[in-house]
Amino acid sequence: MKSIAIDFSQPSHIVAPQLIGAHFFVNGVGGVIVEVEAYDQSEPASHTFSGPSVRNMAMFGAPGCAYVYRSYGIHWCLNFVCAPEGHGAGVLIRAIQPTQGLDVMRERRGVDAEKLLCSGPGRVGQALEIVHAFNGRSLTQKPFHLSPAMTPIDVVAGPRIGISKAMDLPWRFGLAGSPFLSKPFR
DNA sequence: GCGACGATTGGCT
DNA sequence: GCCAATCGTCGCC
Repeated sequence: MKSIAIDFSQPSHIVAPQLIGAHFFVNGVGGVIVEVEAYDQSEPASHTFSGPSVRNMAMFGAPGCAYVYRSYGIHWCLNFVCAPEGHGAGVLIRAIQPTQGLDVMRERRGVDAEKLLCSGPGRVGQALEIVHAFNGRSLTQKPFHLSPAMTPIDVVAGPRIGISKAMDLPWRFGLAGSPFLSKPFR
């Protein structure tokens, strides 16, 4: 059984589909990544479109690190930095199928249903207790644990969600038929 | 210094 | 389906 490490120095839309089916944990809590979105400095939906800033600095840093940002003043969202350093690209983790630490997640989320624990970027942040202190940290070190999918995965692609620009790019990727997606693909 | 807005969610109509 | 909540960041005055 061989495991091929994910090469985060590739463009985000190349890395993104490879993350579907990977196992991801924060302090031992997490599961299977079932939905992601790619962002790149070259397109206006990306936080990095207007160049480096205090907020998006981590996305211009080393590939394979975390980019954590506050969304709508409420939610913490997690991205994996991609492409060569300085490129300003990343992959947003939008949904996870929970496998480890279900009870901890239920407590953090305040809901019981498995489908509501990690289906959506803000929910992932709350369930895995993503905090701003994780910004810029390497995914190969604590508290993270990432292991690539070891079997072929049926990945579907479509337009990204919740954006008003670059709607033409099919840079949302998901595990086909998964009930843990934040929204179904059509 | 200040105001507009967002890679969202959950509750109400 | 619609809309308020909520606040850090950015752009502009």
